[in-house]
Amino acid sequence: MSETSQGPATTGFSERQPRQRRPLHEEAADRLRDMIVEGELAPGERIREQAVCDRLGLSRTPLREAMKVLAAEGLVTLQPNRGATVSDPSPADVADTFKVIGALEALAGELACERVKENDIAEIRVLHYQMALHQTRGELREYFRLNQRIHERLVELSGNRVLIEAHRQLGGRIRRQRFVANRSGARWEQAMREHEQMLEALAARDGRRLAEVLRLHLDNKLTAAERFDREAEKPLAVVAD
Amino acid sequence: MSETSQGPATTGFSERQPRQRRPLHEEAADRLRDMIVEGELAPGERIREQAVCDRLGLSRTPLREAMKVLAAEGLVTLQPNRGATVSDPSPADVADTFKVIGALEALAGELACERVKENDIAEIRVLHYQMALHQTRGELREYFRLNQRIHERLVELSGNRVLIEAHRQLGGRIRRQRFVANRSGARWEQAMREHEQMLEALAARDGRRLAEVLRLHLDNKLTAAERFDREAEKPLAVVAD
DNA sequence: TTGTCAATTTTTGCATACAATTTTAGGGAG
DNA sequence: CTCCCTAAAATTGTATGCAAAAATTGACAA
Repeated sequence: MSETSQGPATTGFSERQPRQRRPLHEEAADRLRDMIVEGELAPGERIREQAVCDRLGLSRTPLREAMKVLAAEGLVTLQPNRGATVSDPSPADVADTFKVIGALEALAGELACERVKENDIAEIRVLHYQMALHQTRGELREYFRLNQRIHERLVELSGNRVLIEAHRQLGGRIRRQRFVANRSGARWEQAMREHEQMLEALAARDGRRLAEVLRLHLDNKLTAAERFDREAEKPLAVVAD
Repeated sequence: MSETSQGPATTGFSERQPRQRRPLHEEAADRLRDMIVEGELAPGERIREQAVCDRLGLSRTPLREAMKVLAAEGLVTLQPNRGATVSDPSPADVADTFKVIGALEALAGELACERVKENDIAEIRVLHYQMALHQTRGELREYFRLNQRIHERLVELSGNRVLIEAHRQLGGRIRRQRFVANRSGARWEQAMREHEQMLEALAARDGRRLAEVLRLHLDNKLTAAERFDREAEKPLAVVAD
């Protein structure tokens, strides 16, 4: 299950109301997001409306509405009269996205340092050591999950809803690339060291330093992802979660 | 006319194809964007589907698709079974948005400094002096237009498509607030000085400094917008462009 | 007056039908 | 065999109809 299902019209602005039965187009958007992120729909793959409708058990009207949302999020690409495909960002697109995420996380780090309470830091610390454990055991999947959790949590600590939403959206576009970024053992260890520095800076409430570490961390992650892409032209089929 | 009309599925990722007749839902999205940004549809105002359909001369299906896009962009807020309203960001939302835009422009400044050519700088310089002229004449509207052009152009100079798109989207959400930010004469003059520093830093290719100036510039703009909001509880009706 | 509740009206959500466009298949002509 | 053209099939774009939910109205009681 994806953590992206957070109700209707998730804009980053405040909006909260009870909500009873979820509209089909929201349901469809969530399902499709999962299918794309988990690789069930491969990058570049054509999405035929009727086929997906049959699969999800709904009609084209709500599905098309969902597709527009996904297109706005950058997960699918629409070509008028020629259907939709799962977005397959070029290396340049991926690089651009990493850069922007880096800037967003840097800002998040600065803001977080102004607001974190001790128990927030403790929480991150727990996640960090769990992640370290998985790293020493070579458990890539679990490591990745916690890695992502830490970054998400840090961004959440910024308290900036617009930032949180923008970060979540961009992150979804390159989930696959972030996953493969830590495939090499060397990069993996480097990433752990960077995460330690993040934790230190956060504990010291050194916003400037945390921002710098995060930006560097993301730049390195991009470099690693690029190297992986270059070396292995035959990527993995389903990397999921 | 809005500068947001740049074809189908504007995701920030590369995508370019001829395109002949534009779908109605795209047309509708553009028209609605304009209506919202120009204040024809006021913040908080309810949007009734049938009414808008009559106005634009189309049926509800494409309109609803357009509304989903606008919701993803943060311009409208959807409430299941209860219709859509023009987003009316809280002061906190506006502040958050300014912060994120500041971080994006800071990144743009850094990247731009690595790529600008002399004629790019010359172009910005021209815009700058045109803007200065309007400032001395007290022509707020023309000043605002050029001010925005300069910021947009700078972001474009980053060459980062994801960044450009994210910036464009967030900018659209708080166009009104950015407009009112320069209402006070004092702030106006301060903004001009900051713009001069931007130009200097860009000409010197000093990315660090440009980033710093931009972040500060946006922070000050936010402060000015907040002050304006606090002092004038009776805002202007249509601020448009 | 104020509050409550049910009937009516309005509005949204979804499915279906049809039109427009693109893709595919097939059949010559060179 | 390849190219080009045409007709059929598939796919997308839009309108319309109906069901479900919410908003409105108004009568009635406190």
